[in-house]
Amino acid sequence: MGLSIEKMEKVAFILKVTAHPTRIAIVQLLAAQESLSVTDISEKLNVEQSLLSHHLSGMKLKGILSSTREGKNIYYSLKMREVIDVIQCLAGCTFL
Amino acid sequence: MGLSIEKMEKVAFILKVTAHPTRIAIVQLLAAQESLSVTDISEKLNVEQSLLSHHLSGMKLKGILSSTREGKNIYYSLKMREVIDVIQCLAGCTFL
DNA sequence: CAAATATATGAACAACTTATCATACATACA
DNA sequence: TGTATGTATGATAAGTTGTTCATATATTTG
Repeated sequence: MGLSIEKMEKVAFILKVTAHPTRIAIVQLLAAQESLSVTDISEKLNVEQSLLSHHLSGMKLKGILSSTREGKNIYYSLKMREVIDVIQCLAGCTFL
Repeated sequence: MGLSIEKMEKVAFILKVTAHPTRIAIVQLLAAQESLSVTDISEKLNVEQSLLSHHLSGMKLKGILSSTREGKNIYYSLKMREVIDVIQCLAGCTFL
């Protein structure tokens, strides 16, 4: 059974949005942690604040993540949990 | 269990290489058909020859597809079959 | 060999992505 | 209120991608 054009576009969208080592790492972290602040993520991934912020807000804009402020910190969490499946799916691949 | 940086880069690579409606459609076709000529694919997907050729050779270069000539035709087939899994995985997602 | 068919290739270009830097905004706290 | 901390934003530069067009190459057939 094949996908409709519309579905293929959505699949492409999700793949594209996720297709970056840093973003994959972010998804991985948030798959395990429910929610993390920008600083948390920045430290764990060793990614510069500004660059990370760009990634995070991009992912939020595209519906992958959500965020809530708590005092000085902003906590991000996974909104579109399906992306975990994609990554786990690939993570299990033997050829990697 | 998380992925190593190396693995995340490989996952990103596969996602990136696949993240395009036309390329997803190509994978879908070749998941069902074992091998198809450029003209076959071009007709089924309604994509211009030259553009399709660019996609196909790119995918071949990156190890997703392989090709063999038979007379005038060149038949492409899926080399890295794991990408099917990724797409099926997403195809099954309810939110699409 | 010439013409037709199937496919590839390269140049050119717009659009998008990633990364960096400087700076702005928001909140907490002395 | 001022300063420190956490985060976002905007400009910019460099690189990549998707597309089109024109042309080249390979194969078959007359």
